Amino acid sequence: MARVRMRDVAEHAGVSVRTVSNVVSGYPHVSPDTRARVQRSLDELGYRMDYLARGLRSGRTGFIALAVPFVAEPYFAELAQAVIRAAGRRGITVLVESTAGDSEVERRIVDGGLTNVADGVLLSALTLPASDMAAKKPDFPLVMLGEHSVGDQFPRVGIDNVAAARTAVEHLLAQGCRRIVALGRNGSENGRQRTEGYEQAMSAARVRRVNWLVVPVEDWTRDQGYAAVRELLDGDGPLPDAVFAFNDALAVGALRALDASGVRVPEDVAVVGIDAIQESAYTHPPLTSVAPDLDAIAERALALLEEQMQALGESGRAAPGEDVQAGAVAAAPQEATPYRLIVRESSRRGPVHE
Amino acid sequence: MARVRMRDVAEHAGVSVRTVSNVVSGYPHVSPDTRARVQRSLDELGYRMDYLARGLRSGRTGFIALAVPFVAEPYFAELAQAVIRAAGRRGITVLVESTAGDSEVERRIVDGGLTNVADGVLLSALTLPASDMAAKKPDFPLVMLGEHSVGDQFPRVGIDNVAAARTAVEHLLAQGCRRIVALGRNGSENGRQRTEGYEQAMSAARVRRVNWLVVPVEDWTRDQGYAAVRELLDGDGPLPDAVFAFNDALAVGALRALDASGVRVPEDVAVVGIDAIQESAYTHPPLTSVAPDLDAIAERALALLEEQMQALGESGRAAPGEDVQAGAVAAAPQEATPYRLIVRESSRRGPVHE
DNA sequence: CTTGAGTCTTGCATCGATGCAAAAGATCAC
DNA sequence: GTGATCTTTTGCATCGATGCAAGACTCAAG
Repeated sequence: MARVRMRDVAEHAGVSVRTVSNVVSGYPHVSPDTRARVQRSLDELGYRMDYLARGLRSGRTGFIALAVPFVAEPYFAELAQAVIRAAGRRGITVLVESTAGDSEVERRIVDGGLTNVADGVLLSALTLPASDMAAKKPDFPLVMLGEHSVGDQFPRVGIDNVAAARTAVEHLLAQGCRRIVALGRNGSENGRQRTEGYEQAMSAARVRRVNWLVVPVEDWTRDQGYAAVRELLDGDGPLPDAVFAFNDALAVGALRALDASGVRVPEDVAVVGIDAIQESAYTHPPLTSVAPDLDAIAERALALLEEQMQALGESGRAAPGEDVQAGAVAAAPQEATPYRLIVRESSRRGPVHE
Repeated sequence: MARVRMRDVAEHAGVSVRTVSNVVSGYPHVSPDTRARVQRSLDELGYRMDYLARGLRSGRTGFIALAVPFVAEPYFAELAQAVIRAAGRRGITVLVESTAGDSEVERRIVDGGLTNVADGVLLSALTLPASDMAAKKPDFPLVMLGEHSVGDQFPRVGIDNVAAARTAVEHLLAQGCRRIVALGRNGSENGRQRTEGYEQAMSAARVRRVNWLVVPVEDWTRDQGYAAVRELLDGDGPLPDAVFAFNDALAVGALRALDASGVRVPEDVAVVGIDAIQESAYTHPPLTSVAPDLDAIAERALALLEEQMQALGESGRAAPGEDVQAGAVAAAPQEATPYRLIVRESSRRGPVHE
């Protein structure tokens, strides 16, 4: 059975195409009688809306695009799941794109590479430099997701990175740890902020500088976490008494390296991560982590996106050729979503010792 | 700057809309001069194709849909990543849908719920009963992904489940294990096949029936694996000497339960999983697992999908009302993709003992 | 100079739905 | 009975691109 169009349904029911459209879209002024007859034809022929055609006419596609660096990274997979779920509740379909963390791809997206297929875009950028974006303003609904900020002209939803990192480190300090390694600084804004949170906490606790240690990595992956900790253990410096990993993947790698070297966790070294991916409850030992509320992120992001789509719908499309004024760009909302610390064995020490 | 249409470009370049279209789509008979002028206008105005409009006219959208039960499950996340990567190479955009393992949702997809937005559909079904699908044949390009089969009228790409399970169990047997628990039978076809592989291997090795044990679960998740093994250990039966988990998530849960109970792996109990998700290299101890070649699956699935799309393009759409004949349905290709066993510590025992 | 065979460019209809506004029909007050 | 008002239904143009086929132009051969 092939494509059934409204026209086919209309003929079958003996009404006009427009009336079928009215029934389908729930227009109120249709007589119960007609509505029933059309509905019957609809069912009988198995009509399915062509969203493309509707999208072309109405300017809305019913899609939003979600662009993340790597779909297979647990954090992004779980974020995607949350977004898909939240979008489903709103009758929106999500199109998932993978940027591979390539700033060129990310730039293309901010420049509108997806606007023709999606009503709005959620972008979880990884590497896009803020400097490049300084004078830009998107001409389509866009919400930055997660923690990477590229300037406040773009609305953004995510946890407060600095505070989250501080929370993690404060927890380690409360467990009596002092020689705390911050694992994960890299070129990203994200890494910068988490480093700052670490420094704030260390500073506030008056930990002597000699005990500070920030270990750089390239990517926030298990293998990088493993390699970095491995190297740390093989070095001749004194052993740290805690590792604060900038995300759980790094922490997982760190745990594996510690385990492989026979270092006990948490007795010798306590470990804390960020993200609280599902995996983190099953590591050896279970990992303490800062859990961003993914559902809240997804909900708020979609709400902001819908606001923008609404606004666009009212104002209509800007006239062609009307350039965006650089300079006085209004600041867009930067929403911080809740997070909480989940304490598990990897950081649970007995009474404080020092 | 708002939407730039071909018309705008045409005016700017002083040519017809059709010529712009010809340039954009690479039609050969365009003079170098004109082509250059149009290209300049294209760049200058920042033209971006409206894929919706093109899709409406040409009948192709450039999208395929990938429907998996849960995006956040590592196996599916990694599969999605592979599909997105493979599709990217072909200039195809992937739309990821989540079925939540709901057979109603899966049925809707097989009935064509996504055909109006996607040129083809890849479905990784979880629960869809084969019986329901017996007389059906899709009227659009569809490839079943992974292991769940619903009848051979649908093309399918995935590993040979029975063989993969047999491989895993044979490995355990080779390590000297005899009392091997099969963890993960549930209602799914998938579970049935892996159970069969287990039984074949046990049978071929002439293991006495008293040592066979198939433990059922509801879902193939970490927590179910944990709970099942926990229960097993709390029971009063003799301890098994190996666990064959039907997927890695279950294995991760099992490892955690064993660890929590102080059971040594692999000395007391060896563990093997299937999927070889990235996480499995970082468990305690690292998990032996059967690794399906995800890239091969993605490649073959897309190839099959493109074949179907090709065929549809040539035959044109079937005439409306032309019903599919039930009964003599031609068998579609069922492709088995390669897999290999990755042996890690969780199953590496010393010399065989018994 | 004409013809034929290309090459290059164009106008028009069309994909399937919805926006708009008018037509047709029903209802009611006077 | 008539006009006013409201409900119900309809036709037509339109979204932005491409299929089709014809028109305009170039060039070589006759």
